[in-house]
Amino acid sequence: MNLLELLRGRFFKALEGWAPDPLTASALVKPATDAKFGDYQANAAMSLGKAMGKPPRQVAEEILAKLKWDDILEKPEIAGPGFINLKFRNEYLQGQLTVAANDDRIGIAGVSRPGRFVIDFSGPNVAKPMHVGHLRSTILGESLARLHRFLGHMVITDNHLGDWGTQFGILLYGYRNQLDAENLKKNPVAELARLYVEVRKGFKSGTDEEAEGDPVQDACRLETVKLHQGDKENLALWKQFMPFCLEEIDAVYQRLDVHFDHTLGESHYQPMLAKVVADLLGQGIARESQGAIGIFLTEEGTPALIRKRDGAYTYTTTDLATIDYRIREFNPTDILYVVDSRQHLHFQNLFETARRWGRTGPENGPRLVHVPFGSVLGADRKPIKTRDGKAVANLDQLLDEAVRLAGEIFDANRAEDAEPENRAMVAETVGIGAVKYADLCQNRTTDYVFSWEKMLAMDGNTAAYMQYAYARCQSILRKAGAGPDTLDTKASIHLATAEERNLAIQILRMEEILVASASELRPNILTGYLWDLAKSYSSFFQNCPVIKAPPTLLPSRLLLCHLVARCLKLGLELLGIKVIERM
RNA sequence: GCCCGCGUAGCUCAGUGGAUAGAGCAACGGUUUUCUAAACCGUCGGUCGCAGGUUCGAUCCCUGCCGCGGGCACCA
Repeated sequence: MNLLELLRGRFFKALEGWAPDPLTASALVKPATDAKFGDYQANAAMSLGKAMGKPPRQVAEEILAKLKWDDILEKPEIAGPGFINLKFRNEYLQGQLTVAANDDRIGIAGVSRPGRFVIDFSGPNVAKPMHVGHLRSTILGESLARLHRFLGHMVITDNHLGDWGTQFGILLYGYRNQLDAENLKKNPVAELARLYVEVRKGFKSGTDEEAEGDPVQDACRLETVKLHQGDKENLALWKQFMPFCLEEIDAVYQRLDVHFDHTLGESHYQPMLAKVVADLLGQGIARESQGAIGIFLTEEGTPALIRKRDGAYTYTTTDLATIDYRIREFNPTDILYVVDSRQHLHFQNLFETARRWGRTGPENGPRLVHVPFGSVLGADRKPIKTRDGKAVANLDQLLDEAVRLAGEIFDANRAEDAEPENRAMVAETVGIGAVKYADLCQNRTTDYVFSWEKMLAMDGNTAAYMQYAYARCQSILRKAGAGPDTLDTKASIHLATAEERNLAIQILRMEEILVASASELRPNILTGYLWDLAKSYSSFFQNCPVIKAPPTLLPSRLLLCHLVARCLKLGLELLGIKVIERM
């Protein structure tokens, strides 16, 4: 049940026919800014009063005269300059909770008009160790995919691997000059990772000028060019290396519970690039300049190059071919790119070029959306760059550390009926959850200060808090003998205390939250909700005995625990975070 | 130089054209014979960078300024 939409619908009907722009005015129904004002509030009377030349409070009276409220709301109150405060009747909430308890989607409807979303995320460079910088795209993308799917959209996830770039030249160079053949046989994944790091160590560091004329870098570039030109040996090595590279990143995805429908890397589009360039040249969208071919979107601005002087194509070319391919293959309504905000200009250029190319427009093709996110900052608050190849916290080490800490906390805190044999599982779930949540709970667009301390904190607004609340729900249900078959989901719910009523509202707000979180592409809206829900539950837990509740309240409270557990589990699942029955 | 983003409590960060700007951490104090104390309750803490403007109402929208970060032709 979407309470917000329900109220907006009611207000729209009340305003229709006499107020200007009833749609905008009804959208001014919002969650109450303070619980003492009720559950929701309508702020339309002030602006309507101005527009209609009447005192706002009088307008509020007129709205209320036309508003149908008595079946769902307490009598609405007009407050202050003309706020209309709205509070649901307990009978209504109780009825909706019963509906939710007997629905396998907790009463959450899907969207009425499903879209087809291609979501492009993660996109690591293979042959290059994954580090914390890859975390945000991976975690955000997975969460957005899960959210959209749950709401009924068709979702196609695609991992646009960097499997054809200069980093492969580095591997090829390393293979030829610094190979430990023995190690390659025994542990190919580790040997390739070692080669990459070793070769990078030999690079001249510092500014671009200083790195200019670096013989090692030049040699690596040459290997890349040979690969792109179809050099047999390099191509054979590429084919030999790829499975090992994929094995390494797949292990990380498995651990993070991240999944893709497609993994179409840059190499997949190689055969299409020449035609893209020819096409853009032919249509006069691109032109030759200083030996390269570029797209000049503005008179004075720098062009987006689609072919370099040496004949190599760029990522703009690949991305254009990818758009073309995705439209033909998937016919999406939307393509989302979950990519670092530093690439914003690239996407602006890309989308504008796609438009001129006729692939998208107001009347045709998908909506192309860059979903930007802030940089990973080091302790010095400077972005951790992937280009300089400096040691950045390795992803696996990071996850191991999180899991280790979660294990320690398990040892220090575990409840009497926790199961020691589950220690590893609990630590893994809590540790990985902590890392994911630390990322998801922040506004996507802000920079992310990398801090072990913050990531591994188990206090406050963290996954562990939600997992803990869930485990407490399950513990109560277990002790009450209320299993899947024995819980009375038809029991009538009583909202006897403020804590219970608060829980009821929280549970029923979930649909509104999921819709907002998906449409704004912001999982932190969902984390904020889960935090509120879990806090409400902790408060309930503290103040409302369940098992020792009077017989009239016991079935109701059990059902509330059950519903909270389901909301927490679903919400965390949509963030890609797992729950545990005992911790 | 041009473009993009950011500036909110000691720290890390939410937040919205609406009522008294919130949370976590830190600090301080309280709560356990009772369903998991990884918890709960409370106290302390603010010229929402500065100055104008639009508005019935601005931390939010607009303009200027200051500060910080990022991007801007052959890396992706």
